[in-house]
Amino acid sequence: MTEGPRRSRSGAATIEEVARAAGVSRQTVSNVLNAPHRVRTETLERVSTAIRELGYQPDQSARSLRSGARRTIGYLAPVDDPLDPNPLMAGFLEALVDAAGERGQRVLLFRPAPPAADPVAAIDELVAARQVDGLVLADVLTDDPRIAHVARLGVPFASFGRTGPEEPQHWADIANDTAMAVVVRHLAARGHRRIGYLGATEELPWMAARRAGFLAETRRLGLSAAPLPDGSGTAAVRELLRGPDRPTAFATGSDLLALDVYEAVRAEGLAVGPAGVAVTGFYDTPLCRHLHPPLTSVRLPLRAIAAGLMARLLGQVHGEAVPTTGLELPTELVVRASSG
Amino acid sequence: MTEGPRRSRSGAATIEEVARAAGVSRQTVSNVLNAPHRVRTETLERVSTAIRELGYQPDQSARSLRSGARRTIGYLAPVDDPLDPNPLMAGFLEALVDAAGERGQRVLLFRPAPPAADPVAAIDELVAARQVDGLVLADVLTDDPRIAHVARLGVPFASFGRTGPEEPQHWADIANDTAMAVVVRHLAARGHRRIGYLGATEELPWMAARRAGFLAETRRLGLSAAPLPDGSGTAAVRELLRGPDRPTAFATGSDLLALDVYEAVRAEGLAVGPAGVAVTGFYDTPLCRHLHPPLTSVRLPLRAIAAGLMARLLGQVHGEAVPTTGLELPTELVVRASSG
DNA sequence: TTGTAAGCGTTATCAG
DNA sequence: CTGATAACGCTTACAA
Repeated sequence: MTEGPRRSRSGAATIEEVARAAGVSRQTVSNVLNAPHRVRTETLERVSTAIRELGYQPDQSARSLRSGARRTIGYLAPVDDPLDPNPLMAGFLEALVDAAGERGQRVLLFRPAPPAADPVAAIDELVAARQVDGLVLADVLTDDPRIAHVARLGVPFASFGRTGPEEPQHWADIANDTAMAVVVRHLAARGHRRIGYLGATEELPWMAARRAGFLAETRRLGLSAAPLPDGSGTAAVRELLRGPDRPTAFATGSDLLALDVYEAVRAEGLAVGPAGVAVTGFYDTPLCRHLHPPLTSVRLPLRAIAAGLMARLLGQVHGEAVPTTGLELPTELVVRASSG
Repeated sequence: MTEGPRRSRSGAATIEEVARAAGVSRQTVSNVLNAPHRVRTETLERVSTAIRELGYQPDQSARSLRSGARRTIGYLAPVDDPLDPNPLMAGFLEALVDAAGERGQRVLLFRPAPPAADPVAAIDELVAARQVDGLVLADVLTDDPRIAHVARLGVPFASFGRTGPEEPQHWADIANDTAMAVVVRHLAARGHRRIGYLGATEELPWMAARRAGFLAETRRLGLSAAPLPDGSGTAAVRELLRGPDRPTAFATGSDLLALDVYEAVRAEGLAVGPAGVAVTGFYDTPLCRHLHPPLTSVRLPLRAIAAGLMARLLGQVHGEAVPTTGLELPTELVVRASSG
């Protein structure tokens, strides 16, 4: 006689107990759950009742061991820079958890263990312990080592942010350049002819794409563009506002950067708004509504992105044919008093 | 002959293969991993080498099934109100994942499925499927139904935020009242004698405690307090600033509320800062550094909270004696130009 | 100290 | 459509 595992607590019902209660065999219960069409209606009802009454749910570990499916996907949390916090992290995670839940998957959160903070090692651990069916990666950079690694490992994955041309195109992303082009058109329609731009750093692909979109669209419309160099802050904006041919509008790569512009505009004795200097942000964080005037911003389709990622990821998991191109989704411009 | 489960991919090594490679039995390999002291040094080394060479890691599902330990804790994500987003959610999660990782646990994220959005049902599902060893709850309210439920279920849990006096005291929290008392003393030391207060809503226990701390400390110091009613915004602050006996400082319950005060102060033609109207926030979000002047704020000890929660949670999981009182942790006042 | 045997709860196969 | 049997990979008692 061996000693069973430490019963966690309240002896949860097993499939055996349900079978006994319903007067059928274990396998019939299993069939009711996994292949209901192979069970007679009458039996199905009887078993279902027993399941409900006993509050039975299959033990996920046993199920995973036997079937190979973990019903869990891993999300590698970006080791984020406190100086450049990703403002959508929380909102995206929620959307991801919901999208996963809709498809019967749970989300296992993991991070590289400090101090090494090696994402590749963290991935290896999770995969070796067979804890997940696949991975979702975010904040993907060009030539991201994480992508190269999971691709080589053959682990199903999907990324928020584009992968390199050599890698599998299992990604979803917003159209950063188009998003900014829409901003420019919005400002142009309000009569602005010279527009400033404040980004963060070209090293982040999404920031680079926004700047490129800004430049391309201003050129296309024959507007005058005044992009500030990477890492510029309030001081640079003020200088631009003091100079000749002052911009009447500013587009920015994030809501926090827009706040810098607000401060600069006021410091120069000007007003933020269509009558003074129009300003736009990015991400549509809660900050936008607390500003005076409220900030026009770009809202991301986080739920659609999460759904797209899950579809691509589970396609791989189930061995279906997966698209060979990424999924690019449009953003939504939320116009508020800062620009319109 | 039955058909094995769908081999996920790259045939990961099993304990059997390691045993063969090292010339020992399965159980010895298991002992090396779970009870190294019972293995001869020489054998231990030989087995360890084989483990390393084969890149072996135990299958977590098999391990869980047999031992009963899931090595995973569930985090119930608050169904947060987009109008009052919890600004620490992202930072807390990171701290929690790190604290869990240090103790060999992973974090499974889950949310009540829309549209019912019933947290109790979500908990039941996770527990019934035996996917976690315990739960971490956050944003706990007085008489929170989630707490009552997990306590009745007997599931190990720990909460960020205090539980009611009738419930197990498995919580960690900051000292909200003391935090605000420190703010008041800071302002008093800078010479302020009449101080305004802007909170969000008394219905959130942490907000109520902050307000109470503000009121108690101003009274204790013999200062004049001007607390605004729940839900007040910029308009109410402006009115206060226009009235007789204008406050020279404002304490607030969050950084976003502090932003409302900034706007009001400026709208009245005054300046934010020690010379004009001093302002303080709460949470020390990235926003603080982007404001002009930078915002004095209260920083939360998120890592200590996460560590405390994990300690209490795993204590229960392992059947150890657990403290009968909650864990209250101090905050840190980060003084910036908005007040000093 | 090491090996033998059993079984965790589930699902897949296959015979009735 | 249902039921017996085996196996997933691992850990735990117990015997050698």
